[in-house]
Amino acid sequence: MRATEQRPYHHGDLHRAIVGAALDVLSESQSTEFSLRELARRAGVSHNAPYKHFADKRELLGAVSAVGFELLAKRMADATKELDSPRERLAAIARAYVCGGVNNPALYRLMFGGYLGGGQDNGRPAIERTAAHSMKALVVEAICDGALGRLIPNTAANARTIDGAILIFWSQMHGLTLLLVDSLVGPSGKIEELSEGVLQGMLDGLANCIPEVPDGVWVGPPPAE
Amino acid sequence: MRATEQRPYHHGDLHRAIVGAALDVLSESQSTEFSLRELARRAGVSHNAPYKHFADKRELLGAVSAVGFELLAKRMADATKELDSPRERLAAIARAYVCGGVNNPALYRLMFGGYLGGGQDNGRPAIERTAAHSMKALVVEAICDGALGRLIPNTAANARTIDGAILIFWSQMHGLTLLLVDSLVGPSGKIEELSEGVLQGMLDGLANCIPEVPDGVWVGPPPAE
DNA sequence: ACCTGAACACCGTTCAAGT
DNA sequence: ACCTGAACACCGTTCAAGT
Repeated sequence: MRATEQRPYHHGDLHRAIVGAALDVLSESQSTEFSLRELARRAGVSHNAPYKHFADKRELLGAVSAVGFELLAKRMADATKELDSPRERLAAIARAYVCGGVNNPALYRLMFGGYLGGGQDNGRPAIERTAAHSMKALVVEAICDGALGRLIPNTAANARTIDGAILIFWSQMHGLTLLLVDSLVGPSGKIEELSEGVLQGMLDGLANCIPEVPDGVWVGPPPAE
Repeated sequence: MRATEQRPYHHGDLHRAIVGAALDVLSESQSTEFSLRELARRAGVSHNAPYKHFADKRELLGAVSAVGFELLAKRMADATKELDSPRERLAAIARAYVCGGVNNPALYRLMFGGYLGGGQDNGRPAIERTAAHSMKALVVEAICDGALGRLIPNTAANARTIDGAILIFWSQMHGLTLLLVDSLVGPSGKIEELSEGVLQGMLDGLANCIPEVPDGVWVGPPPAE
């Protein structure tokens, strides 16, 4: 196969090839402890050709992480595209999030696991921040539009309420994903069931515990039955 | 200092010394990417003496993780020792958990981050499971005793309800800890405030969303105000 | 039983040199 | 501008040998 390929001296798009190989190896081995040399071998170049495209392994992993954020943002957008109910939209975002993590834990951990920049010296690539922000925007939108049973205008006065809800929502998803991934809860196999219970419970709990805002309007059943 | 120590040929307690050195290096560097050789240097032995005590680096990290679980279990026990209110006990457990993670993220990730055994070949050391179970027992106790506003007898009939509450509670703590650690939320500095909001919101939310159990008895204000 | 020294096959990273 | 080959200082791990 390689003999017939007649690869020229210049690879053409080594940058993309290396990132792709890294994504493959990461997904297969579920570990970030692969070597750059291995990726170079897969791409059919010398063991230090990658250094023309990435300063070091950390930078390469940053690029891989960025791809992961793009994939996740796309899945979230797809999942909510045809849904009208804000609560369903928020639930769909959560499902896409948890699913993405469970389907590729190593990638999820690379993205959210603090390997890059979390308290370390330099921050993460800008593209990562962008993806995280667009994800956050989707959540804010759903919450403001009534996902918790009432409209919460996205005003400065409500910022603390909204931020509080997002923090609960996101940490719940994040924690659930990692507990599932690490098999720290329940017998695996009924992941969907566990997720759905936590998800609906959290949405109801959020609806109940968020403080009233002056300009909020109930659009769902109030929490007191 | 070393010249006066006159360390004999046999170290005496190299096992403990290596684990201690690993804990130090892990806490200082906030990374598990230190080398066994470095630990051996710190302990003043040859670079492969550790192999008489640990089959490989993974096994050493397992021992370090076990120490982390013991420390966490102890802090949780201390935090609840003088508290009577079940809700306060549960809140104290949560604070101890989040605090432990925030104070030593690398250790927390080693313990809960799936580095060991999470989907990999062999499971984690038994001592880890033991510590995790005793932690879980503390949570179950507080929930059954009325932390959520009602007594929930720890019977087989209520197992699903209790497990559901634990899953929500634990994933919320886990997620919050990691979001704080990775600075993925809020400006750092007001960690306590963020945690307290999530914690109280979660407890109220849990109280509201857990299904009724036949033999449950309200001991706090019912969720509907 | 515990530790050492030499050795092997790997890394990440650098640098002068090739196309 | 992009890639190669040799080189450096490190690893984890093994093994025969020392105390």
